[in-house]
Amino acid sequence: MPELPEVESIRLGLDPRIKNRVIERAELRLAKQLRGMKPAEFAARVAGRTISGTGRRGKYLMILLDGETMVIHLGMTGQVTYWDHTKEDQNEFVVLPHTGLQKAAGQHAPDKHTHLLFHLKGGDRIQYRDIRQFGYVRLFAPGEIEKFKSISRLGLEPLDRAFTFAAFKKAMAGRRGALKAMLLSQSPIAGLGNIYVDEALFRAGLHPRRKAETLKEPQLKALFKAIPAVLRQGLKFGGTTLMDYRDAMGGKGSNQERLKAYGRAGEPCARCGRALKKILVSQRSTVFCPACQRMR
DNA sequence: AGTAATCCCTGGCAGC
DNA sequence: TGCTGCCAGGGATTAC
Repeated sequence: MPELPEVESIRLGLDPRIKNRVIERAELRLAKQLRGMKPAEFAARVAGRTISGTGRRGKYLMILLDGETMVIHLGMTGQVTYWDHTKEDQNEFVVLPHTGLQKAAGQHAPDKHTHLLFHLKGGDRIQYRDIRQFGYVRLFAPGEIEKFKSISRLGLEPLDRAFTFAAFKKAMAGRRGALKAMLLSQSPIAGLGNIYVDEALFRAGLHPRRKAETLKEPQLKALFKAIPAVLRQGLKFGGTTLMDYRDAMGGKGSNQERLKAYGRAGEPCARCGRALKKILVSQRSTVFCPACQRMR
């Protein structure tokens, strides 16, 4: 699932390729993936616009269209890729062990899951693909995006310069309840999902059900350090590709090989060797080390 | 303020 | 081989 490192990896790949390019036409194939606007209005407002840049807030990807802002949320299986008309659709296949089915990586033609295409001047395209259709696209006129609650409610950007210990402590002040639920809420901190929450809590040595209000200075500090650390590592290795995540060029990330907790239930803890345990917290499967991450 | 349940959706995969 | 049913889960929403 695309979390902050995956969305940022997409943005970094996309930005130099689409900056200053002109959108000739938007092709919406699945209307429900567009929110807050009729398809005809969207098409009219996007056509002919120049892309001035890209942005990101938490897990939200933004494409800036000289004035208007297009917001893309990738949900669980959203992919935004750049399709280069001078390149062949290369299908570098990976065979799945059980079924023998092949999963493509790399640039490929639109298929039944490609729900939105931006045809750029010159023949290239930006392709939005979303298997489970939990993602969506919105378009905001200047000044309108501030009214979009999903974004205005977001907490601190954990990779920003402004993410200092003082700011973190302030954001955490008065928070109650399970740490995992709190970190998934996007509210004190934006951009963490199930993978990086488990990784950050493992790194900080904190139990996912540990109550936020019981954290003392050392635990707060550990969490403050762990969050950017796991996100930076994810970013460095191009994101975590468990199944569907692809970067802007359709490639896979490699951070999945470096995860210490997520998806590793039953495996030995990298720190103490005891078996990692899987529990349910906030309706989310959660993996942690019962020895290293105690409730206290 | 918090928790908890429900819904959206497709595909992988185990079991029969 | 094909069917059934469970699982994955971000976030909106609703109820408590």
